[in-house]
Amino acid sequence: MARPRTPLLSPDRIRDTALALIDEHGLASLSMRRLAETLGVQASSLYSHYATKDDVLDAVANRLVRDVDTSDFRHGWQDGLLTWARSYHAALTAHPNCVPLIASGTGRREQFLGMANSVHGGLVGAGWPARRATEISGAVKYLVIGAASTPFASGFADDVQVYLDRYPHLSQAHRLRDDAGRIDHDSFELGLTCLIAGLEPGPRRPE
Amino acid sequence: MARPRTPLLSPDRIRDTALALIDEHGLASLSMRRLAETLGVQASSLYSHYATKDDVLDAVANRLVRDVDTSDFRHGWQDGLLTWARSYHAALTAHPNCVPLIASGTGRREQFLGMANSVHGGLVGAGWPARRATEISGAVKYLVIGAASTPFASGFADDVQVYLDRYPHLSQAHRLRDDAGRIDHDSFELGLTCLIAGLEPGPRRPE
DNA sequence: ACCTGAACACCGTTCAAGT
DNA sequence: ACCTGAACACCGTTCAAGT
Repeated sequence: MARPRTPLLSPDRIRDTALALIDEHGLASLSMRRLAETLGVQASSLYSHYATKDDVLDAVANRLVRDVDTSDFRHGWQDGLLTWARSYHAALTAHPNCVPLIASGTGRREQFLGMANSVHGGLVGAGWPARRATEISGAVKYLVIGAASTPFASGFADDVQVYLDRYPHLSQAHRLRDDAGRIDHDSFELGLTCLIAGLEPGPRRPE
Repeated sequence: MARPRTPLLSPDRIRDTALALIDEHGLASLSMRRLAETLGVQASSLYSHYATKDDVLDAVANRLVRDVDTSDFRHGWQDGLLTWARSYHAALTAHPNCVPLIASGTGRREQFLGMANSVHGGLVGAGWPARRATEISGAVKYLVIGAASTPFASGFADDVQVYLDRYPHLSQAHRLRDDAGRIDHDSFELGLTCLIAGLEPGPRRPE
């Protein structure tokens, strides 16, 4: 059974299966053994394609940013930032169980560096000084990561019902469980538009 | 040796030791066995004080928000938000290894609900409608969590040096490793002040 | 009530062995 | 080159037993 002429595994297949398992069962319950089992293989076989479990998770994280759109800076830095932030936000909320993967340690991942580079280039191209461009893309990224990390309302709509008496202000805010998703989205949009509005009138020396 | 008249352990001592270990060695390397060893005790003894490891981590997370200041809304909603966001940010950056703990699943934690309740009350007291107050505190929290989760520059100042040729825009932005901390802080402050500026002129019906 | 020590069902990773 | 199966050094948690 060892070494069929057509390989059973490939880095892409492993990465996609890992993503599917995380989506379905959560990040905590993904183990190399369960991943291997789903692939019909022994756990040790995975190490022919990835050196460590962390490398598998890096591949999953990189896969997610493939859908992020950094192309809209040709319509101005505002549109560039908006499209980037919204597509990034959408990519993360499409895979909520993966968010902790992206939230900690974006450092070492290829796709993230490419994304950051595009955004930075777009801002600098629009006339923002390099240092300021770094701060702006940083601030917007904070908003995206924060919004994806701790969905405000969704996270504790359940609990607040339990603490109605102790936290009177909250109980009114989260009366409806079904509103949670909309509140989270509105909070993100409010933060994003306020932040961009606060950056007006834009760079002092337009290109 | 079992059951000395003065108990060896207490929930507080376990929680504080866990925090110290996470600060020193990172979240990933905290195990119930290592925690117990540091306390001079068997791992199973911890379960007399906490039902699960997650409960210990919840206690650590709750401990961190004790230093968050939500009292400044009496000087207006802008000062209230600023003081809240900055003290929250400071509490997290003081314990960077704990940030993932706070970033995912603030739902079930007492101190967090109390904090959210205070902020919401402060905004509503200043005249913001309840729904809007929820969105505002959500957006500010996103910024705080995002800034603590993925320190923009600090996170990949090292790596960028390696990719100088491939990511030309970034290489300029992060020329100095020592600048990383300042850039991160400036990004957070930029986002925070822009966001609050974007909320002007404030609630339409001031109290 | 609080702690021990053994045990259970898991982990990530390594490595000689097979083809 | 790719996969197996056993092994190593870990995990979180449970539980009877001790005081």
